[in-house]
Amino acid sequence: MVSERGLEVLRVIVEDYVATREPVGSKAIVERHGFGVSSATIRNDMAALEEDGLIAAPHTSSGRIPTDKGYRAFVDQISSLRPLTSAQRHAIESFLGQAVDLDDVLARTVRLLSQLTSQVAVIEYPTLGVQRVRHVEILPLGATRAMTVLIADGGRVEQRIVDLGEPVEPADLEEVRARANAALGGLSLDEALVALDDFADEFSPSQRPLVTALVEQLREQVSADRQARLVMAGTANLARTEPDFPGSITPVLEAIEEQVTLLRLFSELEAEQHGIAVSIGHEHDGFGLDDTSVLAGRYGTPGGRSRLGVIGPTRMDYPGNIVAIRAVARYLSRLLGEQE
Amino acid sequence: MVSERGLEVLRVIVEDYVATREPVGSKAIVERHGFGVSSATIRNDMAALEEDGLIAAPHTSSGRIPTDKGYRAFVDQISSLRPLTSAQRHAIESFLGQAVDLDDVLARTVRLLSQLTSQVAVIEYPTLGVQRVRHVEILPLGATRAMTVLIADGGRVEQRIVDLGEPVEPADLEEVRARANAALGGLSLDEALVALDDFADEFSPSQRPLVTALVEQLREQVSADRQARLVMAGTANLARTEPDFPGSITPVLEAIEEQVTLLRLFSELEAEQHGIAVSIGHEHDGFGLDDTSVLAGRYGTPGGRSRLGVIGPTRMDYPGNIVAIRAVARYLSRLLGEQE
DNA sequence: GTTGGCAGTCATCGGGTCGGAGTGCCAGTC
DNA sequence: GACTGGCACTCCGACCCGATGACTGCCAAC
Repeated sequence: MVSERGLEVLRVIVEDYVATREPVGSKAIVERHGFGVSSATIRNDMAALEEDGLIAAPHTSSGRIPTDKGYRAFVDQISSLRPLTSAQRHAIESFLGQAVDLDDVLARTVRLLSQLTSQVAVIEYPTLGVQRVRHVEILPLGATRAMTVLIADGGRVEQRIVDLGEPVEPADLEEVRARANAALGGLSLDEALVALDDFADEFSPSQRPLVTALVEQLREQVSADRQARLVMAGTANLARTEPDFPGSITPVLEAIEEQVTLLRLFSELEAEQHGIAVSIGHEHDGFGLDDTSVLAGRYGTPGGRSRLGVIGPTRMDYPGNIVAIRAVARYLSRLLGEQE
Repeated sequence: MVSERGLEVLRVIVEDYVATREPVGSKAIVERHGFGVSSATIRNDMAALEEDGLIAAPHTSSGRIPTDKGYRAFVDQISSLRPLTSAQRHAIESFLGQAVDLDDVLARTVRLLSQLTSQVAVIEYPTLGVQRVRHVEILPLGATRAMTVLIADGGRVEQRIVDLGEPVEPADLEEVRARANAALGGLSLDEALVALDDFADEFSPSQRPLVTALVEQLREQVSADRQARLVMAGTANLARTEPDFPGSITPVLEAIEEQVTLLRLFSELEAEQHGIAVSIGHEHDGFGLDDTSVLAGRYGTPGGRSRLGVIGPTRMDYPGNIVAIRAVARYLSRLLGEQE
């Protein structure tokens, strides 16, 4: 049974350990945070915390470090969050203000987030969502291939290369392009999907194979809502925290580069209090990321909501990172035209 | 003065050291590669090599390792290159064959290259070059901002967000869009730049500020040929070769993430024999990448030629990586529609 | 030019010692 | 019942030491 003070002790153990990477002893606790009791009393509390699996000793008679469960209790305990410093706010505004396009906005944002948190930052590309078709472009690419470009209202652009199998006349492509714009322009993506069903019927039989191939491509583009790409930054921060990883950071770096893993992990996270999802160490088992924690929030665009977050060693500054993610998500949402 | 055999000795020192990361001793050389002479003779050759600064001893009486200058001599010495194995060729074809769009092609290619070389791979985005304007799109984005999209013949798409300062009528945007397409469509990028000069004149005075802002944006897009973005992959490979970096890999990772540095470095490289540029350690001073080597080749698109390459510790498999870069560049060029 | 031999150098490794930090427990106090 | 002071015990990490072995550099001889 952990007492009221016991939770306070857990809090300072987490804070001190995060700050110093040194196991925290009972004596150090009373020295740095006068609890008004002696170290022996703290030791009793620590015994209770260890009993409950919230802290552990790396070896007999060393200080204690938090377990995953301990971090979890700590995170669930957070009540008030310290707001960002004005310097940090200023950094966000000046950093993101100069962006020239969507790619650039995201690239800058992800770098900013990695700097604010000193972790690896990750952002999901915005989804097309309920947007409308603005324009369809079809370009020949060599003799037998073409590229289809779909521009949606919110500024997202989807491109695809399609192999047509046999040489085609540019004039035919041009015709498909014109008719596709007429047929799809202004429709929502959902409506466009339906409209594509009948699209091929209007063409002469000789044009059918070409049109069918292109329609197939467009259909994919329209529905590829969840093509979900990631941008990330700050892998150097991982190297800096290398001692926090028992073996090597190589498998962690690999898992991060293997975006599929991260996308799956992201999609499993459920937002907690403060609007930020937190997954600590073994809580996300089976991803090969047992020594890492993942924090994820959401940002909004006119087309829907996507995720952004950070990943780093379980020994991280949870309150600080939660604040940073929330702040960046808010600015990003505003920048992309959605009042969060 | 380094003898004929001395260069052979240098070669095996480089090869063995690259393979094992162990300093190479005279005895090991005669054991593994029967030179037909005794170890004492090899020692004399090694003394000459050290005299010339091609090899060095980490400490008195250990084996020798190549210096930057030694690697340079080794690379300049390479005459024949072993072709890729059929398994590797197969990997390239099957890996790149499934790409759906330009982004995807480059993402796959860069991952492939990092796997083939076990280094960090980098690819410059294709430049627009001498292509023609295919389509201009202008989308409102919130009340006071808009996005301009420029689609060029080769499939490259440039997007920009422009802040218009004050609310604008969608109808005005629409008019600019229509006239811009009429005025620029089909022009080469160079011609488009000229055409933009007079573009604003046709509009009514009340529309001028809006048009001017948009034209400014389009002008940038048209001439932003060298906006040069990078994709990269394989940073996990850096972590794996960590022992090759005296301090930590952190500064190296930082320099790589700081794409500006890499772009500058890339642009300074001159192709050598085999069509691949090689820069070894201190040869590129002042970039904070003294312990790394950079290999770079070029690939071609209809719009021009861009770079791709790898970066890793100076202790790398130069011949193997040169071959891999050449092969990948060739496939990539073919895939993008340019017979290399 | 090449060789065998030999002294000298230096990193590495295992083992042994020592100090210190920190715990667990217990008897005593409020 | 909660808290405290004290004390024995454990174990990590730093340090030192000597033995080992891999190399080199040099020299005299072929």
